[in-house]
Amino acid sequence: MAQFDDDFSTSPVETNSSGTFAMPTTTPNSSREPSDPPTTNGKQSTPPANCAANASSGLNARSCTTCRKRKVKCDKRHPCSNCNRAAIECIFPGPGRAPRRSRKPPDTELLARLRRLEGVVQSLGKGIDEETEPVNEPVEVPKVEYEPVQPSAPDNFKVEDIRPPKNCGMIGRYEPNRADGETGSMTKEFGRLKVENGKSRYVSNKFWNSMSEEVAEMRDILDDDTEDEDDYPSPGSASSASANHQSFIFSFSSTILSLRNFHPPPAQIPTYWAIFKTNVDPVIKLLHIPHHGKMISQASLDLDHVSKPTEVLMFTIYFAAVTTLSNDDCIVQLGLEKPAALRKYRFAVEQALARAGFLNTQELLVLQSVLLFLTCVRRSDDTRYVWTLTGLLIRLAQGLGIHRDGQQFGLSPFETEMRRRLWWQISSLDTRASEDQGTDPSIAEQSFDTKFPLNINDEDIDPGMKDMPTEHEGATEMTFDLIRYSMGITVRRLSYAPPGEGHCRTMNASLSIEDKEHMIEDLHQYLEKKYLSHCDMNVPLHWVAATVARLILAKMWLVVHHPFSRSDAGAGLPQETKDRLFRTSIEVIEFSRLLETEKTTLRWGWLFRTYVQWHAIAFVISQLCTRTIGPEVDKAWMVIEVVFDDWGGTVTSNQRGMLWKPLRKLMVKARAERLKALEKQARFPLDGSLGPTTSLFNLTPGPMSTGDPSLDYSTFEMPGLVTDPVSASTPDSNSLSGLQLPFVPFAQPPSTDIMNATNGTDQWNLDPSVFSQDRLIEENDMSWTGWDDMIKDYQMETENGQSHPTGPQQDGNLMSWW
DNA sequence: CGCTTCGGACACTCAACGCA
DNA sequence: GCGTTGAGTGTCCGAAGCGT
Repeated sequence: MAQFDDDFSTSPVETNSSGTFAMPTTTPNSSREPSDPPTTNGKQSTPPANCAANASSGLNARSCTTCRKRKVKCDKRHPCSNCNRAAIECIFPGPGRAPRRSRKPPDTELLARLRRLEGVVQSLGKGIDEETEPVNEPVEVPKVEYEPVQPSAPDNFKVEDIRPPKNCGMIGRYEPNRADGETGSMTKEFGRLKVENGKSRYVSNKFWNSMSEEVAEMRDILDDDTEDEDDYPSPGSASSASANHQSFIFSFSSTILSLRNFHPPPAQIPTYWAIFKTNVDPVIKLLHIPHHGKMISQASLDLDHVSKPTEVLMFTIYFAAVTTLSNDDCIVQLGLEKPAALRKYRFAVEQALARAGFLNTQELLVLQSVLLFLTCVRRSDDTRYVWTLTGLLIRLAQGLGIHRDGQQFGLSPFETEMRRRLWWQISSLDTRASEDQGTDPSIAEQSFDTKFPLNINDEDIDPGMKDMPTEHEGATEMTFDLIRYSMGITVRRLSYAPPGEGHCRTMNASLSIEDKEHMIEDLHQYLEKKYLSHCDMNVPLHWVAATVARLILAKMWLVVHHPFSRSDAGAGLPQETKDRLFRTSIEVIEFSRLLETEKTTLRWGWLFRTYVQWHAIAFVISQLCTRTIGPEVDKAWMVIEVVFDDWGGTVTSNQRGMLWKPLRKLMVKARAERLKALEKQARFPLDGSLGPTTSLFNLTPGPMSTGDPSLDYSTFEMPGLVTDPVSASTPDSNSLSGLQLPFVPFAQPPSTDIMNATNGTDQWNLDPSVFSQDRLIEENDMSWTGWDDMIKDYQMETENGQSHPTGPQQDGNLMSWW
């Protein structure tokens, strides 16, 4: 019994407390409390917060862990009298009993096969260790030659290699329609992939290639899957003993606890599914809606007998659906307060994952659920949780061979496609989670060969198909994600410099700005030709795809020219480039906000809201320390004030807030300069008059002049922002056209309400000469004033705060991509 | 004397098994 | 499918030992 003491969770349970200690009355065993363990059996299910409490008496159903360990009577209050007296923490275990260990005797056949394996393993080691004890049944195996694995970068690697091949856009090796001739050379690189009943297992070629013929016996043994897994669960089987020890990750002991009561009423499940289809699936295209919809529908008919992988998926869908709703919508549509619903379903997802033995899982469905779960958790949990579990997810995916293209293993088109979707979503999550933590992505480009998912709609493919469906020309349900994936590759190539010496590092470091611009332009041409030119801007998802593409291209351009990316911190940039950076940054911020707030795309705002445009914000504010007057500046101030009000309120309390603090200091400085300039303009207007803003100089002393970053400036009214017509504008469809950037212009959102507010005037497409009106504080180049200070502040924050391995650096890790 | 440790009795649960 | 069996699990009595 004692061996299970550590199995219990440390989740305290709130009940009424008693400060008095009473010695346990000496009662014969026969008269033990009748309420003594009405030991919760595995079918009982209650919410986690009070799951172990006896609802009627207010007492816990079980003894606290200390009393249990000491084998003394526990009064089951919280804290119990024994713990209270000893002044130690009183911890009650979760509900339910520890899972029983099987009474079934070890299988003789399994033992026999184990013995065979042992024999093979020992004989393999014979050549290495001459002193090895002789094996009972020696197997003659020649010494196996192992060769060290060489880095895969080719010797003739050149800058040109990173550019997309002219004939297939930029994707190159990931292009799905690769010539068959290449597959032959790939065969040698393949490991072995076994896929059956939704499960798969992958073994690297490094393992197989190292085997001699004699070791084929081991291969046969491993291949022999005739064993009944119900009797002897393989890794990943939910009943595996190890599965009982997976709940430690999620701090809960009773994985045998039924989660039945955590499901919403069956009649409400279609609502959750509908929300998921509308709000999540279009932007995270991972599932096959007809196939998985049927799965959910059937499962909801009998919630008592849902398979564990399906159970994980269902709770993930509930969680994802709630994540995308506002609190009001959550109450109206689901009848639940959003925070409570998030807590409930997150707990259920985590428990379901533990129950499904996700650490050993071979189920694609479980991995798909984990991906969706982490993507949604990222919206509300900014700790390292997502980053850490993403690493785990990558390992699990590699275990299933998701990083190898299913087509090469002869998998069905449907299976292949689902695996591709999963891998690229994992890759995307890896990039984003890494950026959150300021680390490099875990997935290296050389480590996988999974092709892009096909540019198709769900209706084009089904599980029974024998031949791969034909890709569509133009926009499909996959287009948004394909654009993200395409850009992700270029982003990595632009910004990622692996540690150590090697081709990749040398290559990245040697890229000139022109090379990078060339890469971005190539990407633009590829996206334009393949997707964007086919997009219908009246379709919200198409508009989002085009806008996001435009946004990322603009951000790439920003990063290439950004002070972070330059050894001189931007001092050597020509004024024209700085002007373009300034305007592009403002536009990036504006369109990011528009994606979150535009009513036709609001349903996907939950995803867009996880991207704060730090680099653009930082750059604009740093510029506002020196650009103090002019319509461009007025507009910038309006944009920045809104961003500070909105994003600032959501990030200050979390890790990304580390960057927010120095930004606030920079903001104070910029505001002070702005104030000085406005006062100066009021006294000496450029045109000799008092100027239009003079009457609005309702500048009040106080917060603005104190320099205290903790004060709230939200109520401060910027004079120039009230009367200047520019300030009332919204992002315009052709705003960058005057900047001669090689990108497609932003398009208006499907709902033109916002754009109509500008009366169609192109207020943002200013004449370049307008910049001459933007008065700089200093005529000489001081435009990076504040930038160095901000970087120092940030570094101090990261040193004083939580570990932030890389921080803002020249490889652009600070940048938030898509 | 107060307190802790721990062997072991007892109650409860449920997987395995036999039987109809 | 159902009843029985018995091993696994949880609780806590009470003897033994230790410290003050």
